[in-house]
Amino acid sequence: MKMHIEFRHLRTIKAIHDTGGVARAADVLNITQSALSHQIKGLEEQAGVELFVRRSKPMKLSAAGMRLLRLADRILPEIDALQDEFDGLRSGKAGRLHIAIECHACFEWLFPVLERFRQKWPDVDVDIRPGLAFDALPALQKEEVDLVVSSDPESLHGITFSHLFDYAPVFVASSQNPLADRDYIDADDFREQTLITYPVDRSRLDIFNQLLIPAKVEPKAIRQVELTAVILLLVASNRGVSVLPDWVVREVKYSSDYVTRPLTKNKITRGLFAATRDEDLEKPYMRDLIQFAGEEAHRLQSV
Amino acid sequence: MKMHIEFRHLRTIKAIHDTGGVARAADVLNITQSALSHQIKGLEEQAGVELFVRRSKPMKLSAAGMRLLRLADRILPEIDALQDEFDGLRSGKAGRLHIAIECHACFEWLFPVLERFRQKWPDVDVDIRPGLAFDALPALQKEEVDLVVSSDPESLHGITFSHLFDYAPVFVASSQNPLADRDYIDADDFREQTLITYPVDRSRLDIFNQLLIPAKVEPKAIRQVELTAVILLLVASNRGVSVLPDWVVREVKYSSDYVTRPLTKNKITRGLFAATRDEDLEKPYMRDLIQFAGEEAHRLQSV
DNA sequence: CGGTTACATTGAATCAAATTCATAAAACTA
DNA sequence: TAGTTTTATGAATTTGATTCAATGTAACCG
Repeated sequence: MKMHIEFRHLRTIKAIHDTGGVARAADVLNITQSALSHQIKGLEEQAGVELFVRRSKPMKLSAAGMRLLRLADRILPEIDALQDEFDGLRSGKAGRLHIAIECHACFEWLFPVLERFRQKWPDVDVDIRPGLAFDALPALQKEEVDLVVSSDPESLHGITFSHLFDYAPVFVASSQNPLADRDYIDADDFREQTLITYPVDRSRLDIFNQLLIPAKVEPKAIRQVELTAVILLLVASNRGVSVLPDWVVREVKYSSDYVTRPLTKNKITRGLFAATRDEDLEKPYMRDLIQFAGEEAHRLQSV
Repeated sequence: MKMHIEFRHLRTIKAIHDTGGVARAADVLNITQSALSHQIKGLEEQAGVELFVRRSKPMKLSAAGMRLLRLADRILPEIDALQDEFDGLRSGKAGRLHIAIECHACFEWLFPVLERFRQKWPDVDVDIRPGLAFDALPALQKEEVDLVVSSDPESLHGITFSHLFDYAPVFVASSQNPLADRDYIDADDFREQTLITYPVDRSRLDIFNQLLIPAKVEPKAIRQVELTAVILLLVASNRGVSVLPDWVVREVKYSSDYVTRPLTKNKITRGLFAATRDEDLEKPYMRDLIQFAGEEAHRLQSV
């Protein structure tokens, strides 16, 4: 009778030890004592070791049996815990939320959102992947990530774009800059400026896809900078100008070093979206995150 | 298809992850790909959770699947380790050696022996139980203990008494004691003495079963003391006399506080034995212990 | 002791579930 | 798109765990 150690055996060992006898254990496990006898025999054969001392009648665990019992005590609770986790997962308390963000500046509002989120959903596995290196939406479809922050909704099968909030890309420049006294900024104004942007393809930058590309305008120079704080530093010392979302520039609006101006007379406005798989939208924690994001953005923009 | 989580499933999960695909995993596990497919399906049903992401073709573990994988990585090595332990146990490297000693004074030579023993057999679970409270030989038969140190070999089914060494019970007294100048001590000499013994039944004391009981002599008084050191203390201050094994009195033989004298003209000699279950005598560590005991006693007595 | 009871083992029969076989469906590749 | 690889499915099969019925054995008790 070839046999592997199985959880069944661990439960058996534990039951026999707890009840102090095969007969009683069989009762607890709802099988016949014969079954247990066979089971033990098989197990002892496979282990090559006597698990029980049979000299006394209600038989007791041998040294090896005790060793196995200790293993059972360690392992069985783990299985149960896993089951609980899965139950939680099914009922929507636990889960995974790996976020890909296509926009650098989004960290600004995302971190506070995630902080709040983690309070409420401690069992959800949260992670952020700067989604600049790869194609975020296919990754979403392949379940490599669970949420993509994007401002370019596409019609994709199985993917829903939930509107988070609107924002305005805002022109930022040093107060020393000649453009500082304009009421608003137009595409042509960039011809003589050094434009500082995040290091991503220009098709993903609002300033290009909303203004410069349609107007076929090329700035005098482009400088790519990773961090928002550094961009602002360079702008303050008039090494260039930049275009940032309003929730970022709100902080510098009242500093005398900077001026902020709307883009175009009508002020460009864009929407930000959370792309998720359709089925995930059912999950309560997912709806929560989307709501939190809207609230946080509103809070930032209202300052 | 009702199904419990089993080790089989853990192995499956691990194999699929390692090989990166069901088909390959099936190969490794030497079962058909179909079997695995069924297995996974059953497991997912029972767990109530999707374990794999099927959107891409070589399918990948989902979040829940990863969780299960982590469990597998934790548990499977434990099982293997247990198997190894059992193998070791079977091949005689590991085991249990619970010793019951019926004689108090035996600690003297037993501790050095066990120290040496533990160096050589680190995987053997050694323990000592002062076997004075219970009947040691039945306990040996019931595998409650594995070795009994005794000086009264009996013919018992399944039990072998291995001779460890011989020793002589020796009379000890204060050098102030009137008996101090005798060449040897006889039973009658005890009539006017306070005899200090270990607190056990007199039938288990050499002085009684070898000398006083046959001679029908009763000491003037008996005082029971637990510790060897205390017995010697009392003897030194002439509060009584005692009879101790030669390996104990060797230490005091050259102190001016004590005298030691043989019992009877011919000097009583006794044997000490290790009682074990017959089958345990095969075990290499058991033979080793018995040999060590003989050597250590020899060393002590030769001082 | 001898009889009674509780407990454990055994072999054959049974039954459930894991696996295989044969085939279909789906996804990737070129 | 054709061809290949990978996974899924349903029915047949096999494996092996469990039960049944009977036997063996240690503990218990007057």
